[in-house]
Amino acid sequence: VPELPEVETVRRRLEPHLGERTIAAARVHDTRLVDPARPDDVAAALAGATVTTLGRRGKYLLVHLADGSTLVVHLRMTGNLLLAAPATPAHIRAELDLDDGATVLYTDQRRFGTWRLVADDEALDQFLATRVGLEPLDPDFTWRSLQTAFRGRRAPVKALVLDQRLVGGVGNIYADEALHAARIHPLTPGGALSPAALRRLADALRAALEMGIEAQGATIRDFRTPAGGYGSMQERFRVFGRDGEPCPVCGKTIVKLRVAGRGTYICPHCQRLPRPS
DNA sequence: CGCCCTGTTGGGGA
DNA sequence: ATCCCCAACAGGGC
Repeated sequence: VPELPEVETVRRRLEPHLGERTIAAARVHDTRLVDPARPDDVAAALAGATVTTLGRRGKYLLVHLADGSTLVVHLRMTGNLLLAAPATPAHIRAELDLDDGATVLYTDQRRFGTWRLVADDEALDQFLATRVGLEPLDPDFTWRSLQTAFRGRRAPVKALVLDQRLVGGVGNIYADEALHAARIHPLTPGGALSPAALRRLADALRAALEMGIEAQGATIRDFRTPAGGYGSMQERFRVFGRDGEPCPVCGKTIVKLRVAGRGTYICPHCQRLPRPS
């Protein structure tokens, strides 16, 4: 459930239920979720705490508490936060009982997700400053801020876009989609991008993420509807997962590469690697 | 049935 | 600065 649009969707879904509520009891079933050395601390600290608002930075979900502390949640690859319903989901790793009788479930098949409690705003800022860079949806996210972030870097632009310390919230899918829309080959050294290319990339990243939020973060997990058809998101991906299919822009066959250790889909016609100079 | 590969992420070590 | 591997599990191909 990761990438910025998915986290933002979880935030918006939960805010009406969790915002302004008091947590009556918290249960952490999987100690790996929190600091393994002190697994009971987070549950104890959450019990009786009142939530003010839910925020987000990059892929981190921020559960702000009335005492000034914040529960920093990262869903990694398969984490999710759900309201308890008659149908009990699998892989429940933690539960929050709210004062209105509702229960919020944290599920995570692969158990990569993390809950971390930070004491105050200063600790939160410090935590985020070393992990999350530019917010692609902020008004001040422009080609110039990308240029500053990428200056002098020789790593492939896709690796830079995926580096959360440079740009927060972009994952493998939206990186491929944005690079295709911007007509940039993922192996292009980040520092070699022209101002025009950087502008296309900044616009494409923002557009791809906004589209994902609009689609309510439906990702490959939700591709198949119960009827076996395709979900809305699959039709919106233009290159991701589509090797062997024609590029929707030019018709040439989409190919799969490996960049930054990840499966990478490109149109070899629309996305050319500039001649090294 | 088993084995191997892949994967929506981030952190640590080389 | 960059690259590789790993965490734990499910699903697909063979």
